[in-house]
Amino acid sequence: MSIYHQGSKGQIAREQLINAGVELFGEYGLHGATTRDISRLANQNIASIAYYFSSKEGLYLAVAQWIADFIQNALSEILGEMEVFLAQEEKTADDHLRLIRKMVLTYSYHLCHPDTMRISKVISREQLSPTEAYPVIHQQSLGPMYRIMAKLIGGYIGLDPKSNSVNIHTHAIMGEILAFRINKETICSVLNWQEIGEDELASINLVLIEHIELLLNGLRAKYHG
Amino acid sequence: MSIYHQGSKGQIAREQLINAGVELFGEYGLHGATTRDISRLANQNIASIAYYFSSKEGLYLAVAQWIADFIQNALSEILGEMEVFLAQEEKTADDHLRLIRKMVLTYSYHLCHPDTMRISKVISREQLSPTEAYPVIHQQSLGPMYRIMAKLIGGYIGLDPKSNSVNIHTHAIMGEILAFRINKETICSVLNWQEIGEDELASINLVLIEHIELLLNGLRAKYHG
DNA sequence: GTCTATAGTCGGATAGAC
DNA sequence: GTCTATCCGACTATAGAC
Repeated sequence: MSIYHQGSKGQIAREQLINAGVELFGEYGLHGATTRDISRLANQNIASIAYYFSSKEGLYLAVAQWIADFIQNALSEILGEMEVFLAQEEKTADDHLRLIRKMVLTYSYHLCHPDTMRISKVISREQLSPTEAYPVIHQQSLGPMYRIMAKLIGGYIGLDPKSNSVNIHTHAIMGEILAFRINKETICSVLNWQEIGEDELASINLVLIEHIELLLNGLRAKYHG
Repeated sequence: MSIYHQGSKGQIAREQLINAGVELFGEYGLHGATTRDISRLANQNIASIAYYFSSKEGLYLAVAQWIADFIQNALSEILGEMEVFLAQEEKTADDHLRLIRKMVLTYSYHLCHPDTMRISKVISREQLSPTEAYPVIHQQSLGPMYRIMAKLIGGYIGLDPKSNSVNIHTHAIMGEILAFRINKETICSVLNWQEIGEDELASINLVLIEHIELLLNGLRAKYHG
């Protein structure tokens, strides 16, 4: 059978292996994670990795594709809403701000939530030393998200969304969110937190929203005529 | 000879190995970097790692210590200046802002400069999955830096520097800088940059300084009575 | 103190049984 | 299509020559 049906044993094996792959590649990196550990965590035999993905690298690329799909799916609602908004003739400043705020909170949620943190670990590792997997993730998920955020931010503050300046502003703003994910150890250590749970995320989001509004309103006052 | 003098063959071997270690642990991680490659890059024989550092892990810890020392040294001037300032009775708002700005630019420089980027790669990997090396780096260099920045930021905006709120603000602000280092691939890809060189760093710093001022002045207006 | 040669271990890939 | 047993290469660590 060349096509795997949903729920078939082969399909399940693939899913389990990808799932275990996200976990262990995220935690230990491409080299640090072993095929033995991955197959054991997936409850599959070692040979299954070579059989379904031809090699460890093949599994890693499949993990990258799975991550791209996951992000696309997680952001599809808000991205759709943004596109509808941007297609309108009349766009209010408040709606700009509302959508930007919504994306910031969505992004923050996914970066810090324990279930999705392992995904952002894989992506962070790719940014540290990119492999073939990086373009897969970037072109299909991160790129479109950054582009549309730049449109909204540029529209709000009154600068060309394609300018370097707006792109750098966008990265700096999204960077604030990312930093809480990346610097997790330092933050937990300084703040005496054990983990970033619901309460901690709420404190972080409060500050993020405060910053977004100060920055965007300040920049708007400066550039918007 | 149990004590190695400066310039002795043993001392040079240690230095070369640590130097190669920073490079390769940063680029490939603890597992991805091999002792073969490290000793080759260091122009030392493979047994030297075990001899001088007892194991690969020993070398890794020595690399972490070297990084902590490097950061302490790189920040000693500005940290000293900050401590002198904080010990004063009368502290002007302008001086707060000037010192914060100076630290931001120093940090930005070290995070993005090609010569020191490899250091931040090792640290980023430690934040992704901390080992014994993390506390070495944190306690001796990052921790003190964040603590004093929180004092200055809290002082400027008029909130208790020990409060969670000020610490989160501090991390968000320092996070903007960090993000350009971490998200390097995404940023270069979106902005069509090959590398973050001098000109690119200048554009980034311009935006960072603009953000710092908007944020700190906005927060100060809000909280400072 | 330094280095080469090698032992011992582990991980990825594969052959072949079922 | 699935899994076990095994191979081979690469890695770390060490023994011992110099």
